[in-house]
Amino acid sequence: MAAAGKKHQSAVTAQRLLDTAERLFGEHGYNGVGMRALAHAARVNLAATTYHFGSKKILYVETFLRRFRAVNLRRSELLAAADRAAHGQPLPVELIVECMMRPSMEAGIEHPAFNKLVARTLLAPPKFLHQQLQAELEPNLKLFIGAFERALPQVPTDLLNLRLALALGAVLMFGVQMSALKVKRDPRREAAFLKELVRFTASGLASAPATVGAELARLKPPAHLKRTA
Amino acid sequence: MAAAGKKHQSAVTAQRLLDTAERLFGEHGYNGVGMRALAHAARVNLAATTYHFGSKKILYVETFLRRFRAVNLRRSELLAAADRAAHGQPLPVELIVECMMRPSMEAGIEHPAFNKLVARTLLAPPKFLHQQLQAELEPNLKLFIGAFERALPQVPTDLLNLRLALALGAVLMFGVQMSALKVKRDPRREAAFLKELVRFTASGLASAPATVGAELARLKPPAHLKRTA
DNA sequence: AATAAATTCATACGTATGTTTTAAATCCTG
DNA sequence: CAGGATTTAAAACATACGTATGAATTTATT
Repeated sequence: MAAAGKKHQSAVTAQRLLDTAERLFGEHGYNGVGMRALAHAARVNLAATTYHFGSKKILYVETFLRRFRAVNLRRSELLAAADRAAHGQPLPVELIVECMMRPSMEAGIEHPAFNKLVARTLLAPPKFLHQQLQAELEPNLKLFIGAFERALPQVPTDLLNLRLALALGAVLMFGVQMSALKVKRDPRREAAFLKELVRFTASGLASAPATVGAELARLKPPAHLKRTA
Repeated sequence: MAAAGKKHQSAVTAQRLLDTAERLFGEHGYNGVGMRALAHAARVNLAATTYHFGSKKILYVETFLRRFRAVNLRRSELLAAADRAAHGQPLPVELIVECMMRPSMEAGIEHPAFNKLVARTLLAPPKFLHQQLQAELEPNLKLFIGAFERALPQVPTDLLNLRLALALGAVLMFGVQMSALKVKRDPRREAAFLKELVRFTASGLASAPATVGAELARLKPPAHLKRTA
């Protein structure tokens, strides 16, 4: 772990496969990419794919989770840090939202293809991913729902769930947009975009409920993450 | 148009194919559905698919456009009607948003599988659809952008474009959510959901800009609809 | 340098794909 | 009823798919 410069050849191959898979799966979807095309794009022998990952499905899962895990971890870290600094006070909504969004944006800057893969995967998750997706998302979702509930006591939980789903849709679209502009990195602009994304989402989340009673039945956030789905 | 009961056999076959394609393409994506599976699910002979549509791509295009055209038409009709009633005054933002959202919601109620197909298609459009998608969306988009510009003169056009993309993401997610709850139709609840979707989106669109200068460069709305893409 | 383990390679298997074809049925319209 | 349009069945087409195999080669360890 010490010297990151030297790597076994096998690690290079596996990483090339992951990077290529991230890009191609993001662009064409799981079924839109064949193992031959993938191996060729990664400049790797076809058999190396099964040697390193065993199957196409596993390669997809590992490609997705590799960064998704890190992003979610960073989310919870940011939220925890903000919580610590607040000394028990409810956090401002925009701050919570920023804890949600910033890791996505950062990941998108560092790895332009990743957000497209996320959008595809969350909007229409392959069935072989359901379980691990659920396991990955649930704890984080709970953290943020809790934070929002404390920050927005006037918004009923059911409505909050709906709004969080809408917010998720906005972030996904934002990620797709980001990966579409292959513009050279410009920290000023990136910060501006993040700010606007946060503003938009926080406004929606914090707006006064439009409906009075319990006309809104339970609508859990991302449908594909429900246990019964 | 008078007696809807009687139909030519050929029309029945083609419609069964379209309905089945809508459901299966929405669930598994273009590459996730084979013609044999599709024909079988539609209880139609395999050769009938090429007889009626010529190719899988054409079937996808026609499946998608069949309702998407109608939805967009309804959007522009609602907006035009609202404009007519406003006597030259800028429309309230929530009203414009409702003109955008209502047709999607109505379509989702009548045809539960459709919105999933829309979400998939708009978030990651197959390349053979780019052209017709662009042609279908551009005029409508212009109408609504114009309406929003009049209603929100304090929001710069670039920012408005970004926010519209985020709003689109929210609607897509909303549509996916809707098709996930296969709950029996309840007009009261449906109206409540629509109201909340409108409230969320309008709040985001109308919020005060978070950035001061021209740090936001041009960011055209849906990336896949740009001419250069 | 020798041995063992890890990795790469070309090739092949069985199956599935979208599409086409042929021929015989069945339907609808004029 | 005649005749064209539509549907069916079955088979074949070339191509692509995910995966497996076993030998060749590289890498690591002694």
